[in-house]
Amino acid sequence: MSEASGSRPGGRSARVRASVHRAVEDLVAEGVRTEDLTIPVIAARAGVHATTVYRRWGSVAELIASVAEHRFTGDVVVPDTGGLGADLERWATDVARDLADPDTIALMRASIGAGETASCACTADRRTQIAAILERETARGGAVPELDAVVDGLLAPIYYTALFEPAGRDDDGPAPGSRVRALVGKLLGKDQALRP
Amino acid sequence: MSEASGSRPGGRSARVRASVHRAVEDLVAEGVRTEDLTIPVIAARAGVHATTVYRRWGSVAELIASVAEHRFTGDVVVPDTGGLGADLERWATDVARDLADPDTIALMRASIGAGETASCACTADRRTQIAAILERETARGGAVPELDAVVDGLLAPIYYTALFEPAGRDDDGPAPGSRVRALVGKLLGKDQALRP
DNA sequence: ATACTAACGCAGCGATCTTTGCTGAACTCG
DNA sequence: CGAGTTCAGCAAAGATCGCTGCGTTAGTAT
Repeated sequence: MSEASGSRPGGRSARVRASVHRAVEDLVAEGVRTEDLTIPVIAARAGVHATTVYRRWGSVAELIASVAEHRFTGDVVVPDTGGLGADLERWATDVARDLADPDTIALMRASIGAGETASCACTADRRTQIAAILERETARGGAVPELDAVVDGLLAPIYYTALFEPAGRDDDGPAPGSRVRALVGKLLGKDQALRP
Repeated sequence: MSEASGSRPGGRSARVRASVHRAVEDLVAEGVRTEDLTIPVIAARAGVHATTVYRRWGSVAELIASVAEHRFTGDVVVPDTGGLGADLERWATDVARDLADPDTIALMRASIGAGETASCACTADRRTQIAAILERETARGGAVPELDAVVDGLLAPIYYTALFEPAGRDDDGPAPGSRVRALVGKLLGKDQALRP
């Protein structure tokens, strides 16, 4: 977690930023309503003066955007299994596992509510990861689908389910990963993994 | 727009509710930040006393949930063209057109930020609409995909794009509906509608 | 090692939000 | 047509939030 964006990277500034970020994550995870997530509350939890938060971030929305940017980047390592299908499956499984955490979903909810910038921060890294996977397969000499097609067929369902179906899918419990496998199969145009 | 959920359907109560709901929609559409969307502001816009809003809804989150529930139900009419593919295409096009409105997206963003209940209100009706389309095709004697498959292949991409890609897709401008057609084609496993 | 600068803590002010008890009007039922 | 209930308007008080100077501390550079 590189906390090194500022004129004074090392020392107190970084400590304060980390503390405030963690406070936001914790409060959101505890189910604090967005309207109750106020700067004095965050500052108190972080052990930092509210003035500092006002000066550095200005508003709760910007602060949440900052937290989302740091939280949703660099968590998932792009795998390299040697095949496109397996790469996508493993990657999507990691993403789905990440989004299965209620705390993560709560933060994403808050980010989406905070505005466009914070929303995009939740998925910006995903696109680049997919692009990397596709590029690798291209380097292997294989044919790859469009980037947008992967987003539609794989990323969108995972995010949609996490956001709008809190109960989850029934077929996701008994056989973990079966849904991801089916999505990848459908995406790549093969029916190999489609038999129920 | 049936504003008839309450102990006193007709009269002042309904008028106040409609007024407050419209005020919320307008303010959200005008780009008012969530943190500035406060109850006194809403009440002032609605021409209603703040006390009334406090007593009836309690918090902004509950109010937004209420608005979302009324806004995202009954807008799209389930079509009946005689074929499953055409039905899905037309229905999805309507949904996409609805979500292309920035005001609608702003309200959905606020709803997602308001919590789980409000979020689900954004898509609850969509599932039943898909189910109706599938049931109709079944009555015709045709084979239909799983409900969840339609959600994954059609609904999820539309919602994902609306939320996380505010700029929109490039291929959505020149040929409106082409993306929906491609999604439906992929979903039904036929390449008939895939030629650009 | 010392001077410099950026960032944090502190205290208090003004504005806004939220709540509460009461009064009056409007809708429904007998 | 009249009685009862529900609901909105009103005003005031308490609490909280967001913001602005100023002093102090902690990194950074010479």
